[in-house]
Amino acid sequence: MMAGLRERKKEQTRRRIAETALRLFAERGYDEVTVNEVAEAAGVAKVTLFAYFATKECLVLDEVKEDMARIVTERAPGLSPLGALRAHYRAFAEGAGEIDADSLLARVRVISGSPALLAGVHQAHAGQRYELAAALEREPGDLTAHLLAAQITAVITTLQEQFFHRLACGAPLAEAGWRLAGEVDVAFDLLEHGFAASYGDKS
Amino acid sequence: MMAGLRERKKEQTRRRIAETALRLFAERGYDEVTVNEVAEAAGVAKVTLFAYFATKECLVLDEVKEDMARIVTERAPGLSPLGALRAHYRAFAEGAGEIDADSLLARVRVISGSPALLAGVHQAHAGQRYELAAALEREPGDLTAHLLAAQITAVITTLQEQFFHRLACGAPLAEAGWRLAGEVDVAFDLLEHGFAASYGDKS
DNA sequence: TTTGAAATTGAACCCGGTACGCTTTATGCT
DNA sequence: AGCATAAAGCGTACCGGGTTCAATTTCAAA
Repeated sequence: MMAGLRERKKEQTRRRIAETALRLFAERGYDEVTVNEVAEAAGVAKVTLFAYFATKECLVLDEVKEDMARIVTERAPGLSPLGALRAHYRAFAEGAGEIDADSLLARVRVISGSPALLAGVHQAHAGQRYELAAALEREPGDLTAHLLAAQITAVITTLQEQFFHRLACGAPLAEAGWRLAGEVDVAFDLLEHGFAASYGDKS
Repeated sequence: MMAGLRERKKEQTRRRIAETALRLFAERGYDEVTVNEVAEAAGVAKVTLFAYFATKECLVLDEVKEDMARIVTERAPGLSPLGALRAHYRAFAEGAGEIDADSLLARVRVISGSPALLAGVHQAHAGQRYELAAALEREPGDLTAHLLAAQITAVITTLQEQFFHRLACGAPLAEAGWRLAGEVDVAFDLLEHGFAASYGDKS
């Protein structure tokens, strides 16, 4: 396989666009920057920009795609779906200190500052819900699987919001990490054992 | 309070726009109809249309706003939040047979047929999540309340999807209703007691 | 009946996104 | 090395949702 000057240039262009976009958004806010400006600042035509990123949102969100379904389908044997997801998010939380803080923080602030992008994140999670439901389904039309998938994505969305909110407020990454770890456990315990003790009828 | 010729005309105009829109969308599909066409068919200027409906989505979704938060805050004394919500959705499911089927069905088919509108529904539910979380919060920053709110909205979204899907596939309203009633109970039982029995680690 | 606020309008405009046809450039083949 | 080809990029015009603004109509209150 050749080095491929062409492919290198392509990835380079893509990165240049994404970085330019994130920088401009961080400076002036997502809604205050037009895609034309991004394209021009990246030295590229608008059409070319949209050849790399399907929508304006993708400029920010494409780099951050998760796939919960894979965590379930590729889990270690003997581990339950819930166990696998809990372990994955615990591991992320505990390893949060080692992430490139600057890049993450800029992205988080841009996202948190724009309703449109927050909506985009919700949409992405809604999309994952279907894949996760498919991965959890034990028989066609398994209602419990769909409910579980919905609840898991809802929980992850909530935890991510808390995490983002703390980062956006200036908390150091390490601290946000270990607080997240605790919250992951609270959340998965509730998923497994329910809210009857906290919010249900006394019975 | 006067009858108000002006206000009557206003509501009349609003309804004319909404009905025209729903009819056109049902005939040709949401994405194939332009807001200009809706405005023209309703005998009104585009600007006027947007004075009544903030976005194109609102033409379909504004009539269908729920408010889960109110169900919680105005629940009967002695009833838990989860109990109140379960009762409310059971009551809806059991009374489904008495709804105006034609109007509902048209709307459901339009919504189900357009990714953009489905996304809009998700957005609306996400918005409710915040209000519901606020209604459930027992102290500032109550993580459990936010998790519960997220899971409830996720569950309701899922149940609504099942319900819509069945209606869109031609199931009679009464049948879809009683199936929904059973699903409501399954869903709230899982919310109260968790998924450990179905999906957790054997322990 | 005058007066003022609310409703409505047309037209121009902004922005995200697409269609089309054209140039440039890397690459694989001879 | 040279050439054909396909990919990458470009300019422009266009579309549809949504806003702005100044001008006009219409109800209602004094």
